[in-house]
Amino acid sequence: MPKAYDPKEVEGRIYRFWTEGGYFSPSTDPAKKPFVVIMPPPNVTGELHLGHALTASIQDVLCRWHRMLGDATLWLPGKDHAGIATQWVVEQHVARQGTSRQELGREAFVEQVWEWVRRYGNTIDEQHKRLGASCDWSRLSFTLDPGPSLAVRATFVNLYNKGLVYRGERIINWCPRCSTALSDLEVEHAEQDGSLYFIRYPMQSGEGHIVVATTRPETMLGDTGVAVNPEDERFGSQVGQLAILPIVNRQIPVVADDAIDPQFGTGALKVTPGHDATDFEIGRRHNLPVVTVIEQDGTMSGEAGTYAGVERFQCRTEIVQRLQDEGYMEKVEAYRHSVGHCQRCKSVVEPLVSTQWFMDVGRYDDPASIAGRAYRAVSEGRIRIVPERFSNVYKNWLENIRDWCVSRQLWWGHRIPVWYCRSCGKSTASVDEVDACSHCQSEDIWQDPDVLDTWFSSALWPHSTVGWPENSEDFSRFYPDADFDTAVSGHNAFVMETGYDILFFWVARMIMMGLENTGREPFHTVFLHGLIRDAEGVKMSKTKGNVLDPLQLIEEFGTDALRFALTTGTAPGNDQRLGESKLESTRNFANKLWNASRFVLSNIDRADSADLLGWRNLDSSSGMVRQDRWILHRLSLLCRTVNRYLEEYELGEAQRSIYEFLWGDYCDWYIEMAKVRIRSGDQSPLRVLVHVLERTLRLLHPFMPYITEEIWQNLVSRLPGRDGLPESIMVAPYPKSDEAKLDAAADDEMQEIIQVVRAIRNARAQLRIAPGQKLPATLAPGPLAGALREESMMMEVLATASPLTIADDGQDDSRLADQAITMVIGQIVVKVPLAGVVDISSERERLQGELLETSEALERVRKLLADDKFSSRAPEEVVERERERERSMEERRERLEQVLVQMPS
RNA sequence: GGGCGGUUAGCUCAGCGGUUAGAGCGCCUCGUUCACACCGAGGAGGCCAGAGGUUCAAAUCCUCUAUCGCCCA
Repeated sequence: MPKAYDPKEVEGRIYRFWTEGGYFSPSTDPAKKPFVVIMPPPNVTGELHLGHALTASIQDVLCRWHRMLGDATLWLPGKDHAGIATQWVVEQHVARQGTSRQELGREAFVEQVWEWVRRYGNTIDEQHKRLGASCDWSRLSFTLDPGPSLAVRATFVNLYNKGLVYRGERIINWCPRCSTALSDLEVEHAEQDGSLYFIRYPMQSGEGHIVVATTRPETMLGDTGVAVNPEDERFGSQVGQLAILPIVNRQIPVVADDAIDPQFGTGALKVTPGHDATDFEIGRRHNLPVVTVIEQDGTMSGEAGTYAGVERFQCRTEIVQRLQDEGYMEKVEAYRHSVGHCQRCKSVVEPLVSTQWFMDVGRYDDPASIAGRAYRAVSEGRIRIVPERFSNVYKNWLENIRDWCVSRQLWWGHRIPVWYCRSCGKSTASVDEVDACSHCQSEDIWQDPDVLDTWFSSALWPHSTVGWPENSEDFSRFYPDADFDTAVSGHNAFVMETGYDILFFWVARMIMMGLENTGREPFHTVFLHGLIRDAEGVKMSKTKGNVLDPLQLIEEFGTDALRFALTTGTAPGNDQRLGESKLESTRNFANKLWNASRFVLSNIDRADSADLLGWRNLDSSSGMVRQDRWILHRLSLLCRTVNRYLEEYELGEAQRSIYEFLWGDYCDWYIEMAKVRIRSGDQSPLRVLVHVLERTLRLLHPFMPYITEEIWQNLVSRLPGRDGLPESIMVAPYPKSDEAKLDAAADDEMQEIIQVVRAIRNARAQLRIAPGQKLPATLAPGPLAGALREESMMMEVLATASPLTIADDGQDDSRLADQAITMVIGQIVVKVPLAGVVDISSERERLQGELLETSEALERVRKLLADDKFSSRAPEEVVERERERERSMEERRERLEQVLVQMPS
């Protein structure tokens, strides 16, 4: 094995080994419990960014862990067709070839998009493979595949037949650049500096005027009313009268409506039902006509009179000028307000009245509605969101949800399966292609030209990818079945993992549609992670140029280091920063593991195989030495801790525990202690070294899959007793805590002994003793005499203390008092004699300081224990711990006093 | 306007009822045969934003304040 871990040499080879072994496909054993993660489908135009890398790393950890637990684990990968984004990319592509979507026509253009998808659409899959993702590529799905497409049509037709999708004229969000309708979710609001214009509308009676305030003066051309709050006394007499719209000279009524905020502007609102969602509602209530003055391309319409054809923002400038010239503009104030932008192209969204398809999701408090069922799934705990605080965010969104605009004026996507009849005017919805009207059998029909929102198909993903609407084998196995009860079976078999920024787009809609189509929740745990920011805490974006490319990071640090860096030291749902220094530290950790393993392997190579027998199941009953019992105790605790953290989705804490065990307990102490024994000819630590390493590799495997597999293969191939060992670590059992190996006494003793070694090292450093120079040390051992004698050889070497004398109990060597540095560790007194170097008065001062500190701490504990309220109300366990603390501090104080008494004054 | 979150060592973050608050990075001292300088040994560094409250016990729970950030309208 090379001296440093070289990920490049390992990763490709290991991934091929896994794929060839078929380990990524779920077990077909019906006795095994399912564990299912459906990957939220990334965009087919996409390339892997750190967000994907994080998602995949977390999902892979969960899946590898469950696979090792023996569950039938399915991690299903896929992609969505990303209607707007993909169409836009290909439109630009054909533009460069000097043509256009319109020129090519629908069929030819869609073929071009397919061509593009065939060529570039699998980029992200290949990139996921670099991450070590153990998803089942044999089930790779695409939203436009036949299965998911059928699911889309079946869902639409079902909803149509129930009357839950409907076509209607509503005000919608329109993106003039993408020239399509958008759902509320696809509009991003951003604060912008603008102006608030105060415009006088003269009263028709000739008596005075009413002043309205607006941020969008150009829409006045489409005004059909003015609204005021009925309670607002300022306008009392004007309600019911007519005002004259300047420029247009249209007569418009002044109406009273509760929705008007008297505090905003002048309290009078110009009503433009054609270009504002609130105004549309007001207009409806008061039967105001809808006048559309802005076209779908963002220019003014014929209704705008002389402004027809003028671009909307240019028109604003011209209107403002004219109102000023003609004396209608009372004043203009600077005003900061929120403006909607298209999520994809960032154009300012135009509210427009348009005929679109909508999904009636109902209300959150109607248990029979789509939104209501989704609401209750979470509020009643059948679906648990981790971290819990996002439950409120989820519920709050559903409480305010409005019908979902699902039609898009695009060519790329699932075409709406509705045909209109020119003969009878009725429409037909059908899963299969239709060639005649279902009402009058006329063949003079045409299909709706629009496609469905991409998220419509994503919402079906957890059931459409496993075969719904067919009752397939996968559907019955990998989708919760009708009698799956979270109260009995828990929440951890069907998990949705994604970023919190996608809670509404994906998760909420998947829950809504899963319940609608199958009657069951599509998953029971929603595990949300946070955003990755750059080292300065700024959100990464291509335009800012602060993106870190995961593939480049893999090149530089290795996949395992990247994965570990992404998921360690973070709490669920929290944003995190990623910089080079974190990657360096995780790469160093991988290297540490590599080298510890090299040490173990080189010792195996030198050993007799007889010394290794029994490494898999160590028998702790047969007089194992303290060091071995200690590391096995620590390992058992670690197994317990790691499993518990994983169950709680605390991946970062799980990793930190492994890191600390491996680097601290195993490398810093156990290996160093084992070296002393091995050098003295004792081969007994070998099987323990191997046993602990092998289990630690398995514990770590879900997080660092490549390096653990590489080392594991190297390790087990050299060991005897391999019968029944799996071919790959990824299908080896995940280690469980071995309760029989817990040994608190060994742990306590070793902790004290380690403290003694540290104390001696510390004394040497303080006194600037050259590292190689051996110093004698004397221990007055107290009750630990036996343990200290047994470990004295190890302590001598690790503390470079020689000779290390352990005094008989009660025979402290007071003669050394005036030339030694003295330390008290628990009940052990350590003396390092150093004639001429030790300043006795500062020694005394230091020890007196320690005595004072101990006395004070002791007083505090005694006071606490003397408090009846404490002993009666605190749990027995806590009281006992305090008693124990009291005892140990008393002993320490006693030792310190003795030492001080012996010191010459 | 409504909601959520952050404020802990120089920096980035864990910890989220049990009294003695941790890690990584950085910093200081020392160290090159014996797994690893992508390393080892030792060390410095924190009234856990502020103020009240609940509790035997608060960084941790509650209230308010300040400040930064996010989501929804």
